[in-house]
Amino acid sequence: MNLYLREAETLRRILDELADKGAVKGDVPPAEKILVEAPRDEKFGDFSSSLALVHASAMGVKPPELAAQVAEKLAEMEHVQSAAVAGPGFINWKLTPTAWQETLRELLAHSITFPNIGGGRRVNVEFVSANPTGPLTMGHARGAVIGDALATLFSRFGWQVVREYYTNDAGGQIEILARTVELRMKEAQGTDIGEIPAGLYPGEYLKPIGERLAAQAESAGAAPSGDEIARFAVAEMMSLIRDDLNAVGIRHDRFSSDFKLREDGAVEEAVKQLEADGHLYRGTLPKPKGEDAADWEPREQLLFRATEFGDTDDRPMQRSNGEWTYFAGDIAYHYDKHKRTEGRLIDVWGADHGGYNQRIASALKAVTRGKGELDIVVCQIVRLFRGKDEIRMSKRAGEFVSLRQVVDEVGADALRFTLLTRKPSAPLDFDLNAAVEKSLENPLFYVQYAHARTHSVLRLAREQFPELRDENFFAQADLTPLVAPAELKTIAALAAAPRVFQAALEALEPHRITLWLRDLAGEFHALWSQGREETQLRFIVADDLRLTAARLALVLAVQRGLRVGLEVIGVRPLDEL
RNA sequence: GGUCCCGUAGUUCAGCAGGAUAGAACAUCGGAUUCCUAAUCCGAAGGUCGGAGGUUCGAGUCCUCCCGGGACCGCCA
Repeated sequence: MNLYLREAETLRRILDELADKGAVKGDVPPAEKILVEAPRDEKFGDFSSSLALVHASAMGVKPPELAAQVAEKLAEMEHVQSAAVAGPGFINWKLTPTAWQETLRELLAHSITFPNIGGGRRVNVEFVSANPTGPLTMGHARGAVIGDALATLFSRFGWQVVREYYTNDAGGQIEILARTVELRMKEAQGTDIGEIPAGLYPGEYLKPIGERLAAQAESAGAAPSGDEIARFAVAEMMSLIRDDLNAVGIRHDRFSSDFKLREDGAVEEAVKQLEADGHLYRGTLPKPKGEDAADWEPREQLLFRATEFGDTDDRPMQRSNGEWTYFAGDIAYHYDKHKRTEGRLIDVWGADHGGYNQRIASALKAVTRGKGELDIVVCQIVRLFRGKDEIRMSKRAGEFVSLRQVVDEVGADALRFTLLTRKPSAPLDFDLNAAVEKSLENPLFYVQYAHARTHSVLRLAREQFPELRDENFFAQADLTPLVAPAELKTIAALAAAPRVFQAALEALEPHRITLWLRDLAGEFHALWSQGREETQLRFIVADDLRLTAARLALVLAVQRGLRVGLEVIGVRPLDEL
């Protein structure tokens, strides 16, 4: 249950009442238009609404008057402790302890529930999609983790999700891959191949693939063709990549092939569609501005009218030698994805695709006649550190840190959590040391520690009070002893979950969940520490089952809350450290 | 030349849909050990939200321009 929406609904009913009495004129805004939020400063209470500031004039009253009338009605309500007008017309109110206790009871009965926003609609989340020419690097890790968390979020909110990987298994780089693997095969057959020539892939990871290809060639009794080598190499690389992803706990539902799409004529189909609507023409691009334009020559080619969709230039669909551009292939792929998804499309891209998103978004609009819904999440780069020292990665120089190396060092959980501590659009520094440090600087540790503490306290409590071994006991527990501000605040933090998670979904920013987890853990640690100074404030109070049960009910709710958040971001909660 | 992203406390960053006196953490300083794990907690101090305009009752948030940092962009994939 989303408390904020419930309170907005309360406000709407109050407005209706005022309108019936003729106290206000005009239209009462729907609950969705009434903003209810948690005030920044606690002293303003539990909830705050700018309703009077926003809607007063439409209702024919002055903001302070409307606010005063609403506040008066609010204060009379049973679940409201107090309500007041502040500043230019804010309405602030506080719930009674009883109302918070009821909120907790509901959390115990249903845990944290999310509204069914998706309603079974379909969403396709495409992420990673690294070229199958090498193992995954730390550059891919961020998109992998963000995409996976987004996909989980969508399914929690009632969407039917497909996790997709688009394999770029056609084009020049695959030829290079095939040529390298052929060399590695010859090497395995005993030929001295010397150094891997410049322009090919020098990595050792292609050696075992060459060996397997050699073995296959021997049993087949014939040398494989170039095409066969390419298909073989891609299949092997994809299995390597899948292993890397599995190590982080990521599994895609579907792997699409650029090669197959082209073979099936998908590009021609998309081109036909665009041509029918007049989005294509033969023309010449203007000379690009900037430095090295010396060898530029004007050439006529097939162009897409991207400028009609707000792009700065029209974009080439075909190279001068007649081959389709990568852009054309991408349009075909997105068109295909749109047709089979019949719903929303989400692409999670790396920073290196930064300027490409509008182009593909406008092309999808064109090819689907405005029907395609595509959101693109561009993840900024990850800089890798060990303490203060940056580990530089350069793809060109072949120096990169593989995803696998980092997972082996810090574990999948630390990798996932750390990569979800910043919004996708902000650059992120990943410190290999800090990610596993057992200190406050490490938010994952802080959260896991809170979760472990909930376990240890529940375990101890159950030793003292056997009644508590039955979880149903908590559902029936008398919660009225929970009145301390810190306790009510913790319930409020839990109750904020649906709203935070929904905001994460709508903004496509799963990092908001890790921030919320840290907040909740903080509330819990604070609660715990109260017991140090005063024994009566401990969770377990000897000889007082009623008090202990109420507090433990809160602990249990925190535990479940932490677990729900960790599950969405794909981190395993630890029962003990 | 162009596109995208970032600029908030000494540092790393939050800031939810434009809302009140801009929040945390780290570092600094001062506290908490007969106690469910002190791997934590409580408190203090710390700010011209890069700059200038604009929209608005109200701007860190939206718009324009400028400055600084980053990622990219040519019939490469």
